[in-house]
Amino acid sequence: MSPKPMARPGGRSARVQESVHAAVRELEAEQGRAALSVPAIAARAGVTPSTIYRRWGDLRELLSDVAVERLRPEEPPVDHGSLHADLTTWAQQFLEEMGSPSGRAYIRDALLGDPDGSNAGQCSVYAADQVEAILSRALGRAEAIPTVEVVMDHVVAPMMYRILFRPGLLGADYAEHLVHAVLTALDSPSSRRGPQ
Amino acid sequence: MSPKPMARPGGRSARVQESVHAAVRELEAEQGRAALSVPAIAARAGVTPSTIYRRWGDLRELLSDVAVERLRPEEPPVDHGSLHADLTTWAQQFLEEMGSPSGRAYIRDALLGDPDGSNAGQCSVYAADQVEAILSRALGRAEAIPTVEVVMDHVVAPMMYRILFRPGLLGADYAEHLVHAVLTALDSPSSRRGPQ
DNA sequence: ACCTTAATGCGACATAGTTGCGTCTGATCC
DNA sequence: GGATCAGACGCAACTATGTCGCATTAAGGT
Repeated sequence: MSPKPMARPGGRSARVQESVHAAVRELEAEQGRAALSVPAIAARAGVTPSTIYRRWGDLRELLSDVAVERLRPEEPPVDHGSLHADLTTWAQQFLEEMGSPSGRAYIRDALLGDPDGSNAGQCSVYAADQVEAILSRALGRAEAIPTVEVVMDHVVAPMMYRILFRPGLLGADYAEHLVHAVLTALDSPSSRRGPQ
Repeated sequence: MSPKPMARPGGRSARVQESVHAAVRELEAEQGRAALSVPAIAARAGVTPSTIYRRWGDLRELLSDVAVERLRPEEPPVDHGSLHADLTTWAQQFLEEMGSPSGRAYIRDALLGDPDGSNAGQCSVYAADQVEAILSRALGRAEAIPTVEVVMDHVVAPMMYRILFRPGLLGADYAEHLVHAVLTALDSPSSRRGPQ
């Protein structure tokens, strides 16, 4: 549900949606976040404000849609030949992208205009899919792997927590530290109990 | 900074602040969240809207203030005689309060209307203080303890991540599972490296 | 090609947010 | 205790944003 469900997926509706999304991106790039208002976006997109209000309901929900679209990873995680290297690289990149000022803004937008939580859930699914890809590749190499849930709990969640609640504590080696701890703990019994 | 910095802490300013906060709480309790608008709050508080706009700037920042005030724990964590019991009980209570619909709403409010991140940071400080109290008490009993950062990373952060991004995955035993994993891992070498 | 239905545009209206200015109150200094 | 100063508040006019009914247009199915 990154775009709103479109009962009429083709033609004008699709053009309007793309035009509005483009207007949001352009306006933000040119005049910054403060200039983002529904009337301004509508004018830029060549659309009446009421169209936006009807389709998205709210500036926040529109921004949430655009944010989720931007947070979608374009490529599968890079293969570095080992689980440790793959996870570390991916986590570092994740932390860098999400922890940047614009990344934080997108995450906040995604959380913000999201009455039912589906957009935020989509972000989590994106991360879980990437992790899943890394893990299954490692499994193909006959490496010992943790569950997806363990990685979400002990790598993704701590990074996101600091991004949202403690932005001052984002060190460059934090991602590496978390990944190392999770993989080292693979030998201890408690981490093999699986999720939940 | 739970209330805005008040250049004039006494008398009328304090009365206005308390009156506005009370109006927010009452209106939300009586008519629900949708009824919360600045004019409505101002009318209920016996204040003109412009006062609220000048002091808080925005409905979101006002709600963020009220939310942080509500998220502050009233009492120190209960003493159950052991680190495991103390942490488990506290985490379960934390998850229950924060994961409830109203708790999620407060967290979202606190994150939302928070330009500089200080309100969200305050929430994290509240949790860290509670954990700190539990740990230092356990230290007094000569128990082996993890660092505050380890608990924040592997207990608090995963719970908060699910609350915000995956509200469907909140099981009753999730808090217990996380606490158990952290305390069991105390014997493994990787968890004694400390934070960062 | 026609028909049905949903999406859009338009404009009037309601609500929310902004600003300048005068008044009042709390704090500080004598 | 009284005078002075600065900041907070109320008021009111104004602007911007959000809502709604109705006519029009276009997409999908027959």
